[in-house]
Amino acid sequence: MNSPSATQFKIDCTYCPVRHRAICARCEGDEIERLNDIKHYRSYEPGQTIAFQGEKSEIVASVVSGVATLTTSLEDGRTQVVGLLLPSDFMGRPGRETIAHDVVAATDVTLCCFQKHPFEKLLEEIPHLNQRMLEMALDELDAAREWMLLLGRKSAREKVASFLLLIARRSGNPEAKSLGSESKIELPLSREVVANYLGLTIETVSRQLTILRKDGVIDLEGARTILIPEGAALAEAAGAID
Amino acid sequence: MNSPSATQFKIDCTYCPVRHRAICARCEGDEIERLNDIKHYRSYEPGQTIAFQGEKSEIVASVVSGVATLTTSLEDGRTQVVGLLLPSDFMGRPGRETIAHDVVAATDVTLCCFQKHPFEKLLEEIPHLNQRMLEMALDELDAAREWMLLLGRKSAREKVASFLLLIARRSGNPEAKSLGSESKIELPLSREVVANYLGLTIETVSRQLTILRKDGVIDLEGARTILIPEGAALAEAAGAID
DNA sequence: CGACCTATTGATACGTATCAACCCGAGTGG
DNA sequence: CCACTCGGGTTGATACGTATCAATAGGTCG
Repeated sequence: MNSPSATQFKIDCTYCPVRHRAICARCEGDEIERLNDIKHYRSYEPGQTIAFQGEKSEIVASVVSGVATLTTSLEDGRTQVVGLLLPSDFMGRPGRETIAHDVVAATDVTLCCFQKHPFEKLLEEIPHLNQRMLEMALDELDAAREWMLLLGRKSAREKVASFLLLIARRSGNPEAKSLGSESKIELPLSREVVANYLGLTIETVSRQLTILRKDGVIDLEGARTILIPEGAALAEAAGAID
Repeated sequence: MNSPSATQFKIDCTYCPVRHRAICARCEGDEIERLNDIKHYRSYEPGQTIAFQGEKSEIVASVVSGVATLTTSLEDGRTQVVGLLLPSDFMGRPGRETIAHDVVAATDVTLCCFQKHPFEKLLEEIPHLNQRMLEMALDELDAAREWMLLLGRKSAREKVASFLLLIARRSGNPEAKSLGSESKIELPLSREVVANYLGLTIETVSRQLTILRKDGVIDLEGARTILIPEGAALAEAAGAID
């Protein structure tokens, strides 16, 4: 059950950083106890594959910390990142046999795992859990569709700017507008992963970052740290709408 | 409650063509009765907007017949179709205030509608309904992510071929492989809508269809009717994988 | 028959991919 | 301690695919 470099441990839900945003958000008292009883933590290193597409899935999990990607590929190697898993995001499909996409850790990742079958049982028994599950699935669906607009219709510049906005919004204090004044973000992904998320090549991502810098929209501090002096300017470059 | 060219009526669920594939698929006896009590049918003409993005949503619905699109746009008019609604598909978001995307009838469309609040109540009370709702949401999520691969990584030729395969799979007898031998499909969408679904222009869609015809992969019978002599050839042109 | 809308076909422009060289920082081993 | 290597990132020159602009064709309705 233990893969080489994955470790297992467990902490009290009370201190969990995603307690009120994850799948368990609506659970209280006894409900959270029952989840607590069947959970276990597990950590992964950058680059490690957490789950393989097509494999039988035995667990579902919440991301506690770190970033992972959902990835699909064509036979010739072309690859598309179809989703990011950030802290509080849920991974796995109750009611499904197999895993739909490769899940790969982009940074150090800690998951709060549940065996699938006990979890499915709780899903049936705890309405709060079921409601939250549906809500999160619909949120993911919205996110996927917003990304379809980006992939199908936005220019490279807009794509890169949109991506930076997404990271800024979700990595700063959750729900801080970040639009106001200066903010600094740390990219959790390599250029390659960013390119695969945006439907671009590494080179194009790199070039667009340079152009955004020359235009004064962002500032670069090494390859992974980005300063946003004026959120509004970035939003404009992203093609606006949200 | 009645918009100019929408009509209302109601039939028995027993004769419903989507009875065993729609949101109600798992409901039996009393459960289907309770759904039946709160449903009403409603029809729309091609081009009619069924719901507007941002509007407050008062109803949710199953598509009984016809095809509708889910659409988003950027301010400058660039448009992306982010989903197709085919018979048995569900539209609307329990638990959400507003509508996420424009819904537009592509053909004559008949919906089986439910007032949102009574439906949400049934969702809480009928586990079969809740399960099916989650299952369908996850199916849609899979479909959206498969489309992200198409939008981000496939060539125009592959996009068009993939689209034809999608229509062939869902319009023939549902779940017929269609890969075997010759089949004939009727496109329910104009070139413009197809283009907006594939992240292409009308012209490119048209050209790729012509090329596929010249390559003998398909045959055209007017603008909307397409013959597929060999499903395998089309699947190959689509970039394979499923 | 003419008007109109949708679709096709053609010529050209432009944006991004591709191929290639180079840069930089981090390990690694002599 | 420094040269070497290696992976990730940037920059440059060019190719290619799709968008754009424009003209033409076909089908439908009054």
